[in-house]
Amino acid sequence: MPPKIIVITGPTASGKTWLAVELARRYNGEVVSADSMQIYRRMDIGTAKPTAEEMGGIPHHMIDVADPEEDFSVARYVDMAAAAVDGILSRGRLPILAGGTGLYIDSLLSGRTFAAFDEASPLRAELEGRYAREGGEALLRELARSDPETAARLHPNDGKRIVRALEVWLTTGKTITRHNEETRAAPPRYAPLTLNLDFQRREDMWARIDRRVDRMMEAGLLEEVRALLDSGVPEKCTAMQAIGYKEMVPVVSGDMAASDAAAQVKLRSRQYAKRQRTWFRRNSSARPLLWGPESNFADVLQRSTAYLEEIGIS
RNA sequence: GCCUCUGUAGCUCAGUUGGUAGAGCAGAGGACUGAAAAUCCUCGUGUCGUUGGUUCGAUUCCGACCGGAGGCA
Repeated sequence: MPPKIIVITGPTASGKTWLAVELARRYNGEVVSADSMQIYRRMDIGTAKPTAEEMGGIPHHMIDVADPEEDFSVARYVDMAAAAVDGILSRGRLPILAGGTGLYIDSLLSGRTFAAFDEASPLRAELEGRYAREGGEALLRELARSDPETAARLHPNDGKRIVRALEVWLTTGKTITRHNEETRAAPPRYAPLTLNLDFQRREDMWARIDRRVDRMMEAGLLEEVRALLDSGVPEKCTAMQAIGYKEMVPVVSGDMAASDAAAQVKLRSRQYAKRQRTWFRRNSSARPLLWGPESNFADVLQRSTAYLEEIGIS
């Protein structure tokens, strides 16, 4: 039986950080972040990284573990986060995984492994170049020779996944279909008790997102982005594609008004929240915890603990 | 007051040589196995400002009226 851990999912601005800390207090837990952007140091305001005060003395893991100019990945996340979770378990404490990056969460829980990837190899750049020149149809035809299943599944416009499928085949001699089958057969690494925070009414979520972005702007998001760029973080690296960061780049260069950029950040955050909900909704074993219009913290906390105790958290 | 332009999907606009209309954005739904806050797919009926007229038929032509923009006084 894999070890039990608590998992908190939910769209952006739904209170995951808060709930994780509250539950950690009650159940002798430590928090493991599952957020693809809080990974990066020096990106605090725009990623809504928990402050020391918000952490309330509870140990947090997987925050500030990479520099913005580094390229991070799911595979790295899983390696590091699994080590963090296992460390917590070995100390006899309860791991609480909280975050909004569905791929990271699912990958960690399932014990998924990832096909080899050689960073030094020029293969990916080559394939990307070919995708740009020859188009998706051509690469899909090529992929179909070794892996007809994946070729049939992918849309010609889905360049990222076409390139990756070919990359896996060419570097490992194994199709990505085969690889996925194998990793799906692996036993789950952990047994999650999942709470999915969400909102009864979409408008309440939007209002919270808007308010959060306003606070980020007041807190100096623009200066944070300027500092990153000044320190040499390239405009087009993984970290700078974070919402709140890429939108501020034209403001730093003087090509856009800060208020227009802030409006963009709100919009992109809403769209992101929608994608997150789509991901988390399909997890039928998660217990939904809906915020009403009143944002009743005591009530949500009470419902969380009641559920966890009902299904037998030890 | 007069003249010109303009009023079409939540927004910006296209269009119909008269047979009740379509793009982008927004929005909704979905996917997701080493960039995932990324990437990709699917979804478009709205008194065509109001009201008269012409017409077999008007959102399209004509008139009046009501908004908006500009010009002349």
